[in-house]
Amino acid sequence: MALSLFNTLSLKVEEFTPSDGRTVRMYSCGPTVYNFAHIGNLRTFTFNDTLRRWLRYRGFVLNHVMNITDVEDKIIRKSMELGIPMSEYTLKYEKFFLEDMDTMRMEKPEKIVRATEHIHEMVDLIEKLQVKGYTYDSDGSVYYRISKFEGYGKLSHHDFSGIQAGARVDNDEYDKDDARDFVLWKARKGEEPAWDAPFGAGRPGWHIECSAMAMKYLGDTLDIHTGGVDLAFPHHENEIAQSEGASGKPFARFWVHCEHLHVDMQKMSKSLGNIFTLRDLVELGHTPEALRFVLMSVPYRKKLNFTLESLQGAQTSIDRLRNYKLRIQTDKLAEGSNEAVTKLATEALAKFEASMDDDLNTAEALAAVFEFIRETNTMLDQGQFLEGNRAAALDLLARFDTVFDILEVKVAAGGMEDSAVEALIAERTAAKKAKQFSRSDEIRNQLLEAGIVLEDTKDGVRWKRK
RNA sequence: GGCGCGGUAGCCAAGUGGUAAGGCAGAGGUCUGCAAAACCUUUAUGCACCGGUUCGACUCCGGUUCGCGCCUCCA
Repeated sequence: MALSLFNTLSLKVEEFTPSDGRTVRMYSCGPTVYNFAHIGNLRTFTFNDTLRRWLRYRGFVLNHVMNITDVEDKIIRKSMELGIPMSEYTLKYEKFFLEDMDTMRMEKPEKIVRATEHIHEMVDLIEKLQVKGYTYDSDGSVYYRISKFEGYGKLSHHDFSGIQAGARVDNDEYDKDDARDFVLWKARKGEEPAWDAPFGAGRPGWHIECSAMAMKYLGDTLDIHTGGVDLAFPHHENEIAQSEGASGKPFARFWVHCEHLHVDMQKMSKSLGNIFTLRDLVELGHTPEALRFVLMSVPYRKKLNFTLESLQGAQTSIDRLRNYKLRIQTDKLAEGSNEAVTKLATEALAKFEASMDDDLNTAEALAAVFEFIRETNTMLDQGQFLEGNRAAALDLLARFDTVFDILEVKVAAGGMEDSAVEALIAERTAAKKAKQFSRSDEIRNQLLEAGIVLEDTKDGVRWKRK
């Protein structure tokens, strides 16, 4: 089966190919930079990363754009409270976010774009909508009249036909003609940051930024638009209304939404005190890879129930994968090649790829790899895994890792050099041979403190970094 | 209230109209001077509950129940 994705528009798993057959034009709703990202945010961005990597695995070229929302109510309030420029506040959290992406081994989208650097494009888009009659003004703000847009609700599958147009609703300080109408341009209030526009000084509404930037960099029709499930309505619905209202063309062919993460069966919330950031988990002694593994091991359309126990388990799983790779690389093997192993590798790879193609079923893909590992470990024990089989096993692991990216250990700065490690191991081996076990244990402990773990195997000593 | 999703072993979870993947934990074992390492084996007569359809259902249909999501800002 070819690569397929669940499309929120059709509520079906559909086969995916970019419209030009080669380059995937993809847009992802990025973070609002007013705080550290929590693991729920990171799940969605990890999903983007998985999708990116699989699309590339399948030979497509990526043109992926992600926005940074750096102007928004909370940001304005906080930066004004602190008495600092808005950009000083947002740049700080943008930096933290990009660091977290890096730590989580997420690939950077081809373009990361800031809302505040595209005000012009947003104003242009609003003017286009004005000309086409999709807007109305109210007290210096500009609103989108959804009753003008046929098909409003087609993404979130809500029926808005019962909504009474013209029933004037007061919402906050803004006057809207219809409860569902949303603001395109907010009139300036007090001292808050504002930009000049033909319709008066103010700032853009949240929804217009994504439409403007996505269309600027990717054209009128995107191949894929992603985001968290909660964004489907109203954010993405509004993006459709804006973009399709202006261009008259479909805005995105595929809408792909990542489900939420829960902690211990509950929604993350301040009152429950169960909001974790990457930094929180690292402080508790967990690794970023373990979080990456947990986030990736549950298919993106399923709610993910996060527990610290599963995070611990993820680390053990990663260690097992790494140990296996080390074993394949270092075990002494007899000459020849066993057909049975070749067959297992071929089957495992086929199952891995078919699972990923099937709407990114990462759980099943992972199972294929673990199954192969268990079977071939047994064959290694029995001497049936031969020299000529190394390449196929390593190839499977390499392919797996182009998507999962957890096998490589990042050596901490200031760590012990390989040569120093080797020298100590040689000394320990000599001590062992002389039955000076206290000395050999001493060296083992010394290395352990430096983050080096030794394993005595029948083929000699094997070591790895923790 | 409207629309929608889900309840599979201690935990995280995949899956199919034909008799339950995988990972972690637990138990047993192999190797080892020892081992905190590594590896192997094992672990649900049953897939929320009650009916129905069927030769056969965890898988389809109906009902019940529990949990969750969107409908307002939210990944």
